[in-house]
Amino acid sequence: MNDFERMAELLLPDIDKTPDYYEQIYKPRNLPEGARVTRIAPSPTGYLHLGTLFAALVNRITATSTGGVFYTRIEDTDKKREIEGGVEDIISGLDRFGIKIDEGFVSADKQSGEYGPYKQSERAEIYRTYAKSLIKQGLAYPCFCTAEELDEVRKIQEEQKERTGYHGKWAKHRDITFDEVKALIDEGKPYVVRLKSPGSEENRIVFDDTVKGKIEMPENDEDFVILKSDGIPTYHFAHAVDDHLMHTTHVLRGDEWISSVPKHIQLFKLLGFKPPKYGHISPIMKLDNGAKRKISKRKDPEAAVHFFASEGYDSECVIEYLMTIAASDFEDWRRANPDKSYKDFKFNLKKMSVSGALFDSDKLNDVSKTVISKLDSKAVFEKLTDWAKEFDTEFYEILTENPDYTRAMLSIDRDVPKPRKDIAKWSEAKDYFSFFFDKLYTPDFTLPENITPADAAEFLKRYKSVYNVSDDRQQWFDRIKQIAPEIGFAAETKQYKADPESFKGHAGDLSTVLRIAITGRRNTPDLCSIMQVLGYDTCISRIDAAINSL
RNA sequence: GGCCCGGUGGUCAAGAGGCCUAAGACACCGCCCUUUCACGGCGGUAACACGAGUUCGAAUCUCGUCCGGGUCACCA
Repeated sequence: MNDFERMAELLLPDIDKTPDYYEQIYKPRNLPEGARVTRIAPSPTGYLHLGTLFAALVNRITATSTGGVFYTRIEDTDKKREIEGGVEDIISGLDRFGIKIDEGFVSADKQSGEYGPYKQSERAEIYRTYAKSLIKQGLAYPCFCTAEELDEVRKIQEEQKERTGYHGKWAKHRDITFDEVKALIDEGKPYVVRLKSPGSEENRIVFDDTVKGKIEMPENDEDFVILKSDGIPTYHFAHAVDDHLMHTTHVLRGDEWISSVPKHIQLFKLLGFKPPKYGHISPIMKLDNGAKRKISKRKDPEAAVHFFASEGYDSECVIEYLMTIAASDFEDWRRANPDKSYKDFKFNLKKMSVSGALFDSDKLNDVSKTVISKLDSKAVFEKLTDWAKEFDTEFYEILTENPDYTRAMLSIDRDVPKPRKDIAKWSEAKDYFSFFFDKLYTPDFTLPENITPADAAEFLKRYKSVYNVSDDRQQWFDRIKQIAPEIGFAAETKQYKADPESFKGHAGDLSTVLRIAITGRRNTPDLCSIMQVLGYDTCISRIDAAINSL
């Protein structure tokens, strides 16, 4: 045994397997040519946020459109920052947004697939096996520096205007001998395992990022930590081992990782692995006091995906919006394929934006309205009541008190060829539909400026006497047109426009009066339908109330 | 500060040397359609960060400047 081998045995005596063992277990995947294996590797240090969802979507759709596999892996190597329920929130959140997980953590407490375990804390032995192998080859070594020592070195480097970090001549334990290690271990000193980087600042490495294109950087020469003092691997090391063993073909992650690519590539090379393709996704940004910045979990409510749920944004709508950011050609495709699922879209990483997109709630609302307008009243009923049940129980009670009534209400301007685009999120519905429910309705008889209260009252009185609930739309409007000339209004809009001086207004103005009397609004869906749903008695009593208050 | 990445209307973006007098979408405005409200249709305002260079020709290539973002941990 040489010194390196003795060092490896001393440090990791309990490890009796070799990398070969794992290479045998985790065979290459049997997938068709071109199929991409992607993953999302969240760390349960917080709740599912927009950036993670976005990355998950991009990974998912990449796998889907190549007939590949998308899996989840939990990166719980930072026990200090882990939060209760983090895994549950992330996995169930993905599920709520319809991101199907093929493998890995398919639910909070269930792993499936042949490349597991899919939780890093359960893979300790695997990482340690590879680390041991590296030490044996003299490619990694223990470092006994304390945090204080490291700080001091940093200070000196800063004073001397040197590049900071543990590299080259600053790497104190780089050439530590077996005897020295033995002595320190006997003293019970804690240590980390560092990679003995063969790289040099002078050399450049080039890689082809699948979203950003060609990127050139200095080679890594930092002896970065691969095993922390508690024996748990750092992200870098776990990433290399896991993505190799799990046969990930494409690592699509946030672009904050770009700067560590040289470390990763070096690690893959030293470990004898073939590196995956990397694609770095630009973050979703937000405008903050005129400055563009990455959307932040701490400062921005919309960063937590839960925000969308509580606002009542339908998950499908959020995904649809995210797709418009993810792929610049998605909207064109959508126009050509209005009824297909986004999953059928041929996603191309090259069509991703290279710079971060600002989160645009106007756009989200528009996308959302379009998606919801395509839903039939049955679907809307279910989605709306589901939302209300969770976030607005008062509204839920009201909506479900008489389901048929609610369905009839939702059907107006909806189950028709050109549906109305009105609702972007369920939280708007309560106010929007308030006049359908006495418990929510607040009358407001404010008239438009061109109509006098006397005319309005006179019209309503006459209308009341001819009103018939069973009128169809044409008959309904004909009654208004009939009354119009009797009180000085034009029956036809064109008539009025041609000679505005001769009339007080036109039939359309009178329908506005009626709308206000019935709904307290000037903007509503089709009034005739509304009146049918409301029923004769309600309409009459509202008209009476309006007449009395005018 | 070092190292990366980026910069086309308010926003998302198309654009790979001549097809650019720069597409489309959202937002905004106007008009048309219409029984109201919508939907829809048509149109409008509005952009290549700046400066050099290469070229017959630059949004596109090169360099510099400026601006924005990321990263420099025993966090991921």
